Amino acid sequence: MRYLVDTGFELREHEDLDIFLRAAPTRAVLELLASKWTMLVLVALGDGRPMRFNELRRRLEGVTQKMLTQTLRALERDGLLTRTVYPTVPPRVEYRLTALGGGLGKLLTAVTDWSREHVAEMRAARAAFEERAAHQPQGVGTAP
Amino acid sequence: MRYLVDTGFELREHEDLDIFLRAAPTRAVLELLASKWTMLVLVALGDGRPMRFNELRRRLEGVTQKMLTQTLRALERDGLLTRTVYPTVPPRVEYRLTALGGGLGKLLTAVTDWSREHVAEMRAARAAFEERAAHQPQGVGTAP
DNA sequence: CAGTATCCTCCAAGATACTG
DNA sequence: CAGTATCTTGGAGGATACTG
Repeated sequence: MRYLVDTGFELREHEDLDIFLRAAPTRAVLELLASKWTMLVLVALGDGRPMRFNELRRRLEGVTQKMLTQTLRALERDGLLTRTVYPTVPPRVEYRLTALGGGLGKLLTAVTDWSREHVAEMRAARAAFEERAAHQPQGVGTAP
Repeated sequence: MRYLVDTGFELREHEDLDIFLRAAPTRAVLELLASKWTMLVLVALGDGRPMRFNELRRRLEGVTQKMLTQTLRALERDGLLTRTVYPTVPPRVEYRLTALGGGLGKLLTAVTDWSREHVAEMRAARAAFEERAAHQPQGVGTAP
């Protein structure tokens, strides 16, 4: 099976934690977040309540089984959530953030909250930008 | 010219701000962040100091001219940063976060700070996961 | 210096079918 | 219910060359 974000960390000892460097292990986090569904999963589980597979599936409108599974496995692998299988019939599987995942979840929830609060401003900015682009096709404003 | 993340917002009035819905305009923010270089640009400019094009280029190790340009244009379009051209020879162009971009930058800086602080834990978790996978190829832990 | 303009590659993500 | 297994594809991202 393959996982998302396979930047298998290679540095050790005095490794560079500058996020701007190509090989920085911290870029693994950025790549994880670059995956389309990761943020939504972390935010969905952010309140600490465990969720079942199909419960998550219904919550994240548009996610496919495959992508949800891949995303969950990637997060499990990195220790951000746990997967618990209850051997009942039918099977029941619960996903729950770890303490580690909870910390990141809080930060990402702040980001999604920010989105809700500022999406109108962004849309206005976009409209203004397209307006300008339409009127000055060469398109660059100059400074005084 | 084409831009990253062209989810041209279509809803209006009572639009749904639930980030989990497919058409939620807030997903535009998530898609913006899903772009490989967006976070790094916002964090690099996060302290409020303007930066020139090649200065950013050097800072973000591995970014190509094309991707940096695209990323900056996308952020400018959404009102997160401003682009100022000083008509000198050679040309000088400065990028600076707007108040809007500054707010998002703060949140993303918190995320990159978190990465630096917890990357070791994530690596340990990953090693443990692979170890387990190697020993139990069928691979599922069951609950008590 | 700060970009455009092309061409090309690769893989994240989707669609679909099957299963313990 | 909660997955796995394949096949396919759009487009993000990279490489390279050229320019005001």
